[in-house]
Amino acid sequence: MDQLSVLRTSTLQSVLEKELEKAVVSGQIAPGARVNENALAGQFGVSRGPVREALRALEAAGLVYSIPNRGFFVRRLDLMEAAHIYDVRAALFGLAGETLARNASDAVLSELDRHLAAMDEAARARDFDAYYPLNLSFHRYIIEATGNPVLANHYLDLVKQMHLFRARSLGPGGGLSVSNAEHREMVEAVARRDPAAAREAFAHHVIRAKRRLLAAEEKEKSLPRVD
Amino acid sequence: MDQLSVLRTSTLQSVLEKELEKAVVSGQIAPGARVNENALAGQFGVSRGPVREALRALEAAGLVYSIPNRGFFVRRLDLMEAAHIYDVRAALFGLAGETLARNASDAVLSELDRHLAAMDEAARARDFDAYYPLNLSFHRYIIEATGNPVLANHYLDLVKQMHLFRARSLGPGGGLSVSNAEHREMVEAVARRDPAAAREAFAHHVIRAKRRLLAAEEKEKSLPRVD
DNA sequence: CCGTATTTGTCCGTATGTATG
DNA sequence: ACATACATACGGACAAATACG
Repeated sequence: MDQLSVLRTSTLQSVLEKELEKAVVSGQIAPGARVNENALAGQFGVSRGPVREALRALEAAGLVYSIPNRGFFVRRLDLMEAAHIYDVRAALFGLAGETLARNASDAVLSELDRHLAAMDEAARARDFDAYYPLNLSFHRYIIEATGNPVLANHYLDLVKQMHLFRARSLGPGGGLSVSNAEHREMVEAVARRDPAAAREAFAHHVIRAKRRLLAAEEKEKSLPRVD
Repeated sequence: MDQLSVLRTSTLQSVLEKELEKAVVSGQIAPGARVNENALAGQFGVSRGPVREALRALEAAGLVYSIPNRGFFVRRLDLMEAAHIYDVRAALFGLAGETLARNASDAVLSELDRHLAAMDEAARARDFDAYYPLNLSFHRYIIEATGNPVLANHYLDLVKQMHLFRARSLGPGGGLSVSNAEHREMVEAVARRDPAAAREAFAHHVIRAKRRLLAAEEKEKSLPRVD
């Protein structure tokens, strides 16, 4: 079952890669779990060749790793790796802010304002379910509006990898309105055409997320473990 | 010929991946060239399976790309892509400087000084052949001394990709002593434990390289083409 | 525009290595 | 420690798509 409904639109490998990436990032295949080539090939109704190629691509993307003669495993991040990813993400996001401050068009600026207003409304209504996707789309729009695909690819790779950390995407901590205040600061620096301030605001936004993660973990450690 | 001398130390795929990466980065297989799976398999004395897996890994690393039913091609960078890579490299290298300024040990600091002294000597002697590898090892040491493997991997990926631009690594422009003056500024900021200044100095070092590239290209364009 | 040669995409069989009782 | 079961690594073959004459 779950046969590939897509026929001949592209290679099996590319379809499998997208499908497996979804399964890994969504946690459908848990971090640390072993990936069985035969089982996957059977599920998708294909042979092991395309499956292996797709897994090699995911390996290079840092989502799975392989041990010779043992197979593929979903990567699992420990706290230190997660912190390292946050630091790199902050640097890249800072570059995004700097870039936008230098050469964002007026159309981009007003689009940023639109996102900001929508999130403000959700924040006032304390509607987390509405805020979360808006927040995602805001960040994604920023990265793509830079016009630097190298930056976008590396950044989005890191976001995918963050899903491999056990503590799932702890949303905007400190409350929705606090988070959106940071967003406003970011957009204003871009509108002022101040690259240095924009870089600082954008990078700091990510660093704050890292600090919340570290703080939460520290708290976790001081509590008695139940699992 | 050129059979794989390594037997059973690891998988064929990983050996092929390293070997093909060398061939691509060194320009042995020219940017834009098509890669023939059968030919490669024959050259290395293996079957096409491991070759295809290795190529998928290199595809994810951005060194080759594939067109369905047409095969793999070595990626070729145009000027804009090269500029984008430089911008991201600058941001990452800036993070490296910031990180070192925060937590480099005394051992790391003195190792940086050693590199600096060696390059100073080569610069005074105007010995470019000696300076070049020292410069490479200086940059590599910096990236690894940060202790952030995520940063190191992304940075090194970008360095590899730069080899796919037609104008091969134009070394330190503006003369060896100018280049090393920038290095000194970088190391001093780290020694002062000044993260902001270090980030600035490190990032600027890369941005200057980008500007030299753009200037050289602009000059190129105004000249009559001969090829 | 059609036929042929070449190359890719996929599948399957076998050997080798690893885990487990 | 040994044997068995299982999964991976690799090679080889067939079909489909592309390139070329």
